[in-house]
This record gives sequence, C-alpha cells and structure tokens, in this order.
Amino acid sequence: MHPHFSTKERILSAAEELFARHGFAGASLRQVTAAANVNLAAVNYHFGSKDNLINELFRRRLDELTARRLEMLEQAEAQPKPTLEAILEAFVLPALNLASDQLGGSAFMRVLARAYAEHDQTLRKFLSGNYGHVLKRFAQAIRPLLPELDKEALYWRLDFVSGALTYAMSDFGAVKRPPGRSEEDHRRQAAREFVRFAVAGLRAPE
Amino acid sequence: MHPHFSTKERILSAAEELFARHGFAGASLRQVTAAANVNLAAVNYHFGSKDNLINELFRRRLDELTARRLEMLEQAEAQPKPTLEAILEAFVLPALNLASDQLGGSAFMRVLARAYAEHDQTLRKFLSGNYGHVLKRFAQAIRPLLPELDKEALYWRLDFVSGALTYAMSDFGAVKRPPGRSEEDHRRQAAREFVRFAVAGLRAPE
DNA sequence: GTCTATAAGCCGATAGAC
DNA sequence: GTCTATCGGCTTATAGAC
Repeated sequence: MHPHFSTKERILSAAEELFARHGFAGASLRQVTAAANVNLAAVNYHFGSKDNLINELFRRRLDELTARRLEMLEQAEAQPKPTLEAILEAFVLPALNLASDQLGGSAFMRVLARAYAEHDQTLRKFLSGNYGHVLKRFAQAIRPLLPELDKEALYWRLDFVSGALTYAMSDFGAVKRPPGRSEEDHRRQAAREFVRFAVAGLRAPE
Repeated sequence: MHPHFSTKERILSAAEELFARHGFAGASLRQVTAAANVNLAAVNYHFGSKDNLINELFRRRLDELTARRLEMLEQAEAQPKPTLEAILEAFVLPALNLASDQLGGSAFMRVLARAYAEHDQTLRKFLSGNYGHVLKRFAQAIRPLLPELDKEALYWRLDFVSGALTYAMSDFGAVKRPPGRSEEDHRRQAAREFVRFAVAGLRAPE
C-alpha cells in the first residue's frame, strides 16, 4: 500500500528542502538528517561527503529533466516547419511539469536558482560538465530560425531566457496563484506567458 | 596622496568580495578580516554582528543605486513622450555603471544576485523594507505605456525581466567576454542586448 | 580603536559496535 | 545498513589588557 522510501531518498528530499531554504553552506548535515529522520552517519555511508550529496541531488532530477527536454525538442524538429514557440515549449514545459507535478519539485527549482548564483568551482564543474550540452543543443535548434541574429547576440538572449525561467519558477516571484485557480491552470498560464515573452524577446530586432 | 581607507570600509570591501564568491554562510568573518588585514574583533566592534555587517554592505551601495535609478526614471518621465526603452534604461544603466565604474561594484552585483536566491527572513525583510518601493515605482511607470496588457500579465512579464537581469548580472551565464574586448565594453554590450530583449518581451502581443 | 585570549558551540567526517 | 561516540577543526561573539 504505502510506497517505500529508502534512507537515501529521504536524505535527498530533506536536503532539497533545506538547501532550498538556507543554501548549501547554510544548511548542515545535522539539520538534513534530523529532518529526514535518519542517523547523521547515514549521509557519509550513502553519499561519501556533503559535496557528493549535493551532486546526487542534482543528478536525481536533471537526468530526467534533460531527457524530457531533448525528447520534446526532437519532436518539434521533426515537424515540417519547426516553430520557435514549439522549441521554447520543449525547454519550458518539462521544467514546469517537474516543478508542479513531482513531490519536492518546487524546492528543487529553488535549489537550481541557488546553483546559478553559486560560483564555487566544484558544483559548477559538475553541472556544466554533465548538463551544459543541453543549452548548446537548444541554441543549435533555434539558430536557423533566427538567421538575422549573430551568434553572440543569440547566446546573450538565450542566457536571459534561462535566467528569466529559473527565477520565475523559484517561488519568490511576484506572481502568486490567484485563489480559485487550480495549480495546473496556473502552470499552463505561466508557460503561455513565458513562451510569449521569450519568443518576442528572442525575435527583437537587432 | 593616497586615499585613506578606514577599517570599516576595508572590512566592507573584503566582505563584498568574499560573500560574492562563497555566499553569506560560506564565507567566515575570519576570512573577511584576514583579507581586510584587520583584527577579527574589529567586525563586532564596528558592526555588532555578522548579520548587521551584511545589512551595512547593502546599504553602502543600494542607497546610491536607488537614488540614481529614481533620478533617471524621473528624467525619462519628464519627457513629452516617455519611452519604454528610457524607463528600462533608468533601471539597468545605474546598475551597470555601479558594476563597471566603482571599485568592487562587480562583486556587489554578484552579492545582490545571491540575495535574490536567499529566502532567509532577516536579509529579505531588510531589503524589501528599505528598497522594495523601487520596483513598484517602476511598475507604475511602465503600466501606462502598455495599456493593452492586463495587470496580471504585466506582473508576469516584470517578473521575467527582473529574473533575466539578475541572472545576467551575475557572471554565471554562458556568454564569456571575447578576448580582446574590455570588461567595460562587454558590460555595455550586455546592457544594450538586455534592454532590446526586455522591451520586445514586454511588448509581446497578448 | 585595536589587540590577545578564550568561551561556547556547531561542523563534517570517521571508527567501531551491533 | 544503522547506530553511538568522538575527533579535530572551525564558527561567532566577547571579556579585558593596552
């Protein structure tokens, strides 16, 4: 009846929530293990170190997120006339689904926002080494649809787009769900607004 | 000949650099005072606590930054036909000037990006209490220029804009400065690209 | 104002019993 | 795999000499 949550997953979920709230340096393994209701030593047994726990926390979510994004991107490109809208939706919708459907997905998006601000070498190397290819892949897909835009300008704008998305999805944004609207409607509204905004921004005249 | 830097200011500058690199919890007062070449106890003598040092660090920069932004906003609004470009420039250019002209200004922008990701009560209350009125003031200025946009859509888009700006200002982004271009030129290019992107995004058809 | 010395406590990581 | 106990080191903050 009840699903079984392993010690490892309980630690990952508690870490996600606490790192979202207090940052990687700001939340201790003692807080994490207390919240997960596991022994302090379990972290080192299952993950080896705090740094590696952080890496695994990202891997648990990002492997699936990037797979869904690339999957939708291929579907969009398989159309006879791929649109900028469809490509951007391939980037945005999987992230929104993760944030709203999966337990703890919203905390994960806040952790991701923190990772962007983190200049520490260890985490940045892990993320750009394992997931940096995704942004490049999307840039390649978008480029032929904006032939008048030079390569540098395109990179600037994609940078703005992913920044806007990251911060919009972490919950400190100004836009709260109005009472009486379902979580799913709110998400679809956010996706629609975001894609419209991003398409227009990318298409801005040089 | 040489300007005199007080103990207090040396601490603030060292803190700015170290908090930018490692975060508020990640950099210790021992690291800060060592970098500033002052005694450890000087922090508590001059600032009382680490939390208050952080507040004073923001006050030192933000008082002038918000003054310049509101100044430029008033100039933009004083024109017979205020433009969206001019209003956005009033928000972006003072930040850009701070980042590129003032010693340590670039580190401060990274600290500011960290503050956005910070959900800790103490810092957020200080910032929104002292400087929260600025964003509202800009929203009021922009609204009459986008009369066709409903209030909720405008808030969505302003949220996207400030996310994109925050992200772009911290230097995590994919766009690296090309060799042979000065740091200042790179930032001016970023500002130009950003305003173009943001204006187009805000003006997207509903 | 600046210093030394130290208090009081939390940190990550590990050794070793079960 | 999970536990207790602990090591060595780091943290903020302060008391008190100069």
